[in-house]
Amino acid sequence: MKKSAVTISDIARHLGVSEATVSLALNNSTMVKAETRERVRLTAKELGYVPNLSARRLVMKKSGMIGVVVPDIENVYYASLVKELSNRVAESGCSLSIFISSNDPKKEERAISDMISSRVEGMIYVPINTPADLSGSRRLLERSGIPTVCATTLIDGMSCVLCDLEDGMKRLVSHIRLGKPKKIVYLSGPEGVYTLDCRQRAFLGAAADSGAEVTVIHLPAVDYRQAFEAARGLLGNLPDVIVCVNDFMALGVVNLLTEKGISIPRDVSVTGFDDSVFSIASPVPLTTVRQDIPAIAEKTVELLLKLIGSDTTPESEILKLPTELIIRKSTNKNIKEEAT
Amino acid sequence: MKKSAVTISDIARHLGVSEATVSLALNNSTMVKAETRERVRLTAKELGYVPNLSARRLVMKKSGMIGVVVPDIENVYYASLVKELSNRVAESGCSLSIFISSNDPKKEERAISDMISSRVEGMIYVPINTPADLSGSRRLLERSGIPTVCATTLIDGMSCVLCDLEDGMKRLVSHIRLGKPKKIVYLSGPEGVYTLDCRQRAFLGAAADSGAEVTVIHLPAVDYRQAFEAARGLLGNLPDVIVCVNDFMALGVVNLLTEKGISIPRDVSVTGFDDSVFSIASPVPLTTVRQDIPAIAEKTVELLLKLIGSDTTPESEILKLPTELIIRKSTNKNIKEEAT
DNA sequence: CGCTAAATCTAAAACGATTTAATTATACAA
DNA sequence: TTGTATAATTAAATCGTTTTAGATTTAGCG
Repeated sequence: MKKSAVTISDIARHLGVSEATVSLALNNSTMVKAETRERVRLTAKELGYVPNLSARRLVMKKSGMIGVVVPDIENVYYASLVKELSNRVAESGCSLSIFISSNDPKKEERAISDMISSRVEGMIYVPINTPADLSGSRRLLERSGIPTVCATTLIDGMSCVLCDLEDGMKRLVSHIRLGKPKKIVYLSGPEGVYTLDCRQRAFLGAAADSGAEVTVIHLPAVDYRQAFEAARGLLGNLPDVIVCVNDFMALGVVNLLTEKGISIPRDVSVTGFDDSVFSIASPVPLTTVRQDIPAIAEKTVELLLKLIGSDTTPESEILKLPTELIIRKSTNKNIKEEAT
Repeated sequence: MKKSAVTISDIARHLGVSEATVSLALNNSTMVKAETRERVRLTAKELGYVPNLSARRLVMKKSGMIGVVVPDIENVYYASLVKELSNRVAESGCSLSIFISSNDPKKEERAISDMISSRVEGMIYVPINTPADLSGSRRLLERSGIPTVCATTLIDGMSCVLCDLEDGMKRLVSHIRLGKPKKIVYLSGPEGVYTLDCRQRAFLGAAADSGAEVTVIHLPAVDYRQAFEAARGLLGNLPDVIVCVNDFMALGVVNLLTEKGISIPRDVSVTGFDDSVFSIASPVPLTTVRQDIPAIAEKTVELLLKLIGSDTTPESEILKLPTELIIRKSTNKNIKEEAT
């Protein structure tokens, strides 16, 4: 913006035509003679004209943008989601405006405000991954009147796209039950996060009548280090299965146990969740539950586009996508063959 | 943008004052009476006013935005960089506009065009990670006249911030040489990518007079699977050291070798590069070279802000940040103690 | 050549904010 | 009361586009 860029009227003056003609020409309107169109395009290129999006958006009253807030871009799960969203949104002819809330409610609200100020045509809301009061964000989203879909989490009163985590967890539990475990440790993050609470509920439900002794451990964060250290605490009194709430944590567990000479799955089974890179990049590939991130992205954008398209505000819609149990080598030494 | 949002003149009408007053009030100007200011703020909140950034940017001729293009958000290295940049930029009072080129030169150019059209005040250019013709992108960047700094890679004629990869590789090699290796395999990605070529040159230079037999392997991509399979190919004729061009590849190598019962570092040393999550989340923690990503981000933003601030176009500046050799357990069984 | 229809082109308004210069209101001193 | 200085407000221009209705040119044809 320093050297005041070339504008449409620069081109007009240069060519001795009106601004309207230039604008029309650049938008390839048949209202202007093909030859003029070409001349305009040429001098536009010559002068290095680049349209000013702010001006265009202002007058057109539409931004061609879709916004997304994600809690943490270093988390491979969200990174993949953003990548897929970016592709899907691009296909629809819009551009994606990405915001990172860093798991901070204040930043999340700020991001939402920015999206609204930018007059995005739709918002994709991926809530914070950490216990927090989200009511501020919700109020902003609702008041804005901008079509919104919440992805990866369920928030009532809002259109949501997510995987059926309960079902995934159930499948996982019925798989590990084949090994007739006497003792199961469930390794999770903090309480009060929907996606975690959800898995835990499903886990407890599915494990209830298994006769196994179940211990739930909550760690302050769902990361490698935490899980690694927690696994150390388990050494004295090893369970048959350690169910981890995501792959990254499971990897921490696997690495600690391996280091201590404990064999997986012979001595203990370990499971992950998400089917992220970590589940294959583990020394013993992880049994896990796949969340189909490309599908989440696709459905999210599809739904959002539908909301944007309809002028009446339709009922909010919940889409629970199927998950898939991925059996690898970290579970059930004795029944591995029949399960595969 | 559907139900035509509340504007400044709505507030003005509602209050019986002029638009100027409202604008001034909202910007907390002392030109308007404190009491009026309060009244304006109140009804603004009441009506749910959200400023229209397009309009503001248009008239102010500044966007308060800094743009960044990165090749691949799923790559933890770039993800961390983006996160850090996002924080630094936020501190400076600007907002960061993130674009993903997906390692596609066309998309990269598209992203750059979008940034220019959005009239970002500065651009952070992280070039594609894959052999490609970048001249289109460069031309766009240069013609734009917008202050730009290239991060993580060196492009001549452009201000750049990156780590001193050569120096890092030299340190790594001199560490490895303590083990007196007879045979070293260097595992890299495709040729024609600056950051890779750079490491390789440095590696070859530093290894030249070591008396070791050096084999360079180029894989089509710098990822886990590729490295995993490549390691399989090495089984018959194991080297003393396998130097990998990044941690993710090193992890692939470690996992394959471990699976095959080969002990690291007893039978073979493996090194990574970057000091990413993978270097600790490896069953045998990786000796690697740390790139200080927060520092890259900080310096990049600092330099960019300086460029934006100065009205004369200053000489382009190259900043090579120091790297650090991180010695973990994957190298040099025999000299580990003295090295640590 | 004159007339109409079709093809091109342009004037002007609009979008929603900021900002400056000018105007009006208020306060205070003489 | 008047005048003046200061405080508070506002009118109007501006940013760079798009778009519509109207103006102008061109073409076709008898």
